[in-house]
Amino acid sequence: MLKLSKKTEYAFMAARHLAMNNSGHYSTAKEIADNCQIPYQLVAKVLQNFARNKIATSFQGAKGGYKLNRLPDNISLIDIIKAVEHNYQVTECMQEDNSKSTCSHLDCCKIRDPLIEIQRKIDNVFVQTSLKQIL
Amino acid sequence: MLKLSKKTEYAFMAARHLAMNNSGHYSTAKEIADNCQIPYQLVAKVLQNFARNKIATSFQGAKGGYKLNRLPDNISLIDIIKAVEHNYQVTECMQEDNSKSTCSHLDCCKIRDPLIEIQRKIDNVFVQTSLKQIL
DNA sequence: TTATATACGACTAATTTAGTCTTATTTATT
DNA sequence: AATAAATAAGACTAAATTAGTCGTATATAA
Repeated sequence: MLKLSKKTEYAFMAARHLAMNNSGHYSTAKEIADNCQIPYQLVAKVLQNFARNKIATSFQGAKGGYKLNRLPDNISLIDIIKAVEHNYQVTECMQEDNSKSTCSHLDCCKIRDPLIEIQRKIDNVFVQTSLKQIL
Repeated sequence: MLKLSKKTEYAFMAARHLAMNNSGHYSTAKEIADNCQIPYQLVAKVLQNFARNKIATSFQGAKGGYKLNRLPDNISLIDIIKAVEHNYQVTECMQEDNSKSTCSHLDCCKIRDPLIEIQRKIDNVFVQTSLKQIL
């Protein structure tokens, strides 16, 4: 419990690789998969998420690949997490739009408010850590 | 991802109930299950974990139940989490004894050290929040 | 003796996460 | 024009974790 997903771990690793290799060629999914010893298909998806979320720019075709859009200093871990996860919340009912929460005791729950505070603090840990800090 | 388990949510709720009802009778698993609308068997186990971990004292038999051992001010959320979870780590390799980690790239992992720091910060969130604060 | 409670392990079901497969599209190179 | 190397993306399967149930033993007040 309270575990980061492999997807997020791979995203951190991939972002790190992009940051360390941002001169000359574009880094490819294959290159990162080999270098970090993680499954190719999963890195590929992570990188696609980076591109969709403007963390990186993708170049298709031969000699293609990815490059970061910002300096590592200006990318926080929360950006990376949000790019690859749509559910990074401490409880189900923390969703921004909690109308669709299926929690059966939302109405009688006494611990939701304090947990929102916990959530905020945990968010902050990732907001306040930049990619540069994990190089 | 990064979600608290139901077990932990139930543990927070149960601890809260014990704290709010610590005069006169001992709170029972049934009472808490009914009051918080959570499955009896699960609260029962949570309470057993509290007893084993000296957070509460149990009284067996009719008119039995549980009472907290310390004031809510002196019980931190990390105590509650540790009582019910043996795996509350951000990554598999964060285990105190990481010799039994099965992570295949422990030796080439570049993000472990920064993640240890993240782990420490998240731990702190729970260390620094007392049961009193969620009443 | 009975009713009410905790203690606890084994088991099953449900959900989530991780990983794979397949196909389409883009583009540099030959 | 053909080929090879790359991204794009959805569907699917497998594995692992989490949630919940069942059964049985033990303790104790009435």
